[in-house]
Parts: sequence; C-alpha cells; structure tokens
Amino acid sequence: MIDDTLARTQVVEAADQLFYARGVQAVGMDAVRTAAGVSLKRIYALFPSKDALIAAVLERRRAQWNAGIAATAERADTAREKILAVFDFLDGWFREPDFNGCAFINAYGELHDGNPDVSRTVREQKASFQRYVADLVRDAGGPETLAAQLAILAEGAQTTAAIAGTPEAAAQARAAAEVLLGAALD
Amino acid sequence: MIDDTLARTQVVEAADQLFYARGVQAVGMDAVRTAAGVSLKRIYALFPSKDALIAAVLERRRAQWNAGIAATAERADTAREKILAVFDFLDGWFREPDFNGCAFINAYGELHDGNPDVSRTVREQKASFQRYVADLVRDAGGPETLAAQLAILAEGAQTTAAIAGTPEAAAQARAAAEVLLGAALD
DNA sequence: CTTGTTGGAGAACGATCGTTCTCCGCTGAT
DNA sequence: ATCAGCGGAGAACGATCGTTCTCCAACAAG
Repeated sequence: MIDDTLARTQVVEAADQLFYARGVQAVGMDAVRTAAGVSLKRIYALFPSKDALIAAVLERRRAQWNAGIAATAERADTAREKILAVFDFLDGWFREPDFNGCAFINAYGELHDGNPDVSRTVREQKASFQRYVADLVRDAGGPETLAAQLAILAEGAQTTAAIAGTPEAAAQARAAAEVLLGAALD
Repeated sequence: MIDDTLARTQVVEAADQLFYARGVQAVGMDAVRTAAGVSLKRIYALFPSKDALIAAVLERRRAQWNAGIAATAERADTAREKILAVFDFLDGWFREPDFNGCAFINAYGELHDGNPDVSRTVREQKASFQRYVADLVRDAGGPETLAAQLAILAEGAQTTAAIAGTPEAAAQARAAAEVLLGAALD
C-alpha cells in the first residue's frame, strides 16, 4: 500500500479539482475515489467524513493562496509595489484554463448554511488577507481606510473574472488600486 | 383553486427564500411545496422542472435588483450622484437581516458546471449592470475605464459583506468610488 | 504449506433527491 | 342524487448520496 501521507495528498488534490470544477455537493465520494485512485475504505480511514475532506481541501487552498501571494510579493521591493503585485498574481491566476472564481467564495455560497466550519474557515481566510493588505498599507504610509478598499477591489476582481470568463478584471482592479494609492500617498 | 399567477408567485417567492438561505441543491422540492403551500403536482404543472424554477427565481432577483437600483437612482440628480447611489442601495441591502451575498454569484458558484442556463443568466445580469454603470460614467463625462472599476468595487462589496457578515463594505466601496470619480472628473 | 492479517473492489444500506402516480374528496351540471 | 372531472395530499419510483460492510487476493510468520 502507498504511504498514508501520499494517499492523503492524492485524495485532497483530486477532491479539490472536482469540488472546484463542479461544486462540492455535485461531487460524490465515489467520484473522488475514482479520481484519486484510493479506495473508499482508505479515504474514510484518512478522513472521518466528507466534511473533514472539505476542510482539508480548503486548508490546501489557503496554503496555496498564501504561498502564491508571498512569491509574488518577493519580486517587489516597496510596500506599494507589493500591494500592486497582488493584482498581478490575480492576473496570472485568472488566465489559468481551469480558473473558476475564488474557491472560498464558492464554498461559502454553497455550504454556509449547513456547515459552520466552512463559514468560519472562509471568514478567517478573508480576514487574514485583509490583515496582509493592511500591513502593507501601513508600511507604505497609507491611511487605515485604504486597506479595506484595496481588499474589496481584489475580491470584486475575482468574482468579475469568474463570471465574465475573462481575465481583464485583474488589470482593471490594478488600475483602480493605483489611483487609490496615488490619491492616498500623494 | 387559487389563480395560476398567484400560485406561480407563491412558489417562486418561497423557492427564492429557501434557495437564497440554504443554497439551491440543499433545498428539495418538498421543502418548496411546504413553504409555498402549493402541491407538488401543481408546481410541476407551473414549472416543468426544478431547473425551470431556478430560472424563474433568478429572473425575479433580476427584476428586484433593477427596480432597487432604479428607485435609488431616482432620488439622485446628477450622473455622479446616481453612481454613488448604487453603493447606498448596497448599504441598505447589506443591512437586511437575511442578506446573504449576491444570489447570482452564489448560484453561479454552485451550479455553473451542470446548468448552462444559470451561467448565461448570471453573466447577462452582471453585463447588464456594467452597461448601466458605463452609461452613467459616460453621462458624467468620465473615461471608459472607470465603469469597470466601479463595477468591480460593487461586486467586491457584495462578497465582502456577505462573508464578513457586516455591512461596512458598502461605505468603504463608496468612499473608494468617490476617490476614483474625483480623480477621473477632476 | 498453513494460517492470520491487511487492504482493495465494490456491493449494500438507509436516506433523500427530482419526478410521477394513485387515490380521494370536492364541485357543478343534469 | 348522480356522475365526471379536477386538484390536493402524499405515497411511490428509480437514481444517487454519504457511509459501512462483505468478500477475497496478497502477503508475512511459523
């Protein structure tokens, strides 16, 4: 048998792809098993329930988002450039062929009522991003109010790009962010 | 028996409330029947399938959104004020106790894969709003690029308010819109 | 080789889904 | 009073869900 850690990774990756493409409720555990190549018995030994698997998938998305943001920020020097780099990161993401909006927003809309863990996780993820932006705004010498405005732009770009099916919202939001930064930092 | 039109309205209203609160897939037709007080037989005489009922619910949401935006715009004089009035409309909406994000975004995230009609309807609704904003921007004498930026702000405010569970994103987005308008219209 | 243990494939279970069907009581014409 | 036809309540149907169970091949220890 394959290693527990490897099996976990395969299951979470397969579930992530399926959940993201089709929605969580539309994907049965049988489809996860087929895609992951791991037996149902093994899946239920690794995750006590589908809800636990959903939580693991969201945790994986969280780590990926944080890593992507951090990698993009590394290539920028100033706090102001790091803020704008967020929108460059979004631009690259929107151009991926299977881009389908923010997985957290999708999961929240679908599951918030019956799954409090999902609501809490999504809320925490968004709050964490807002803290990240707020720290950069503080470093750049901008006012407190600017951070929330930039986060709203990033959020709106994600849903706009997902529904329109085109990536241009990233550049539009970036241009708006430049105006807001220019006005706040004179 | 009650009037066909009345029965239709009751079914669509009940389905809208349930779908919006719990998600579409989590609501069975039995729950719709109980909430609407209309027999299953009758529901299926009025709507050939659940998908048709979903389409009717989204159409109702579209009409409500357009009416709400139009009513708020009526109380504003200039094009610039009509643009900002959109965010006042959002503010009032976010404060409603059962506010739960944009029903179109929620439906898209949940159903886009298996229901092309939903995707098309949601895309058309968002495109229609962008045209509305673009018309106002043109009337105000602003550049083409401004409309998309304002629409992204409105979009982001909706998901941010939904996930945070607080209405302040409306005021934050409005403040950002004022900056963008100020910079564009000098 | 025999035995005991493990994990994989997938059948089975009870619940619930969307949809259809059966039954029955009501109404209105004769 | 009788009968035809309509609509309501909800049982029934086949499919599918999340989850558990059965069965058997493969392998390690003696």
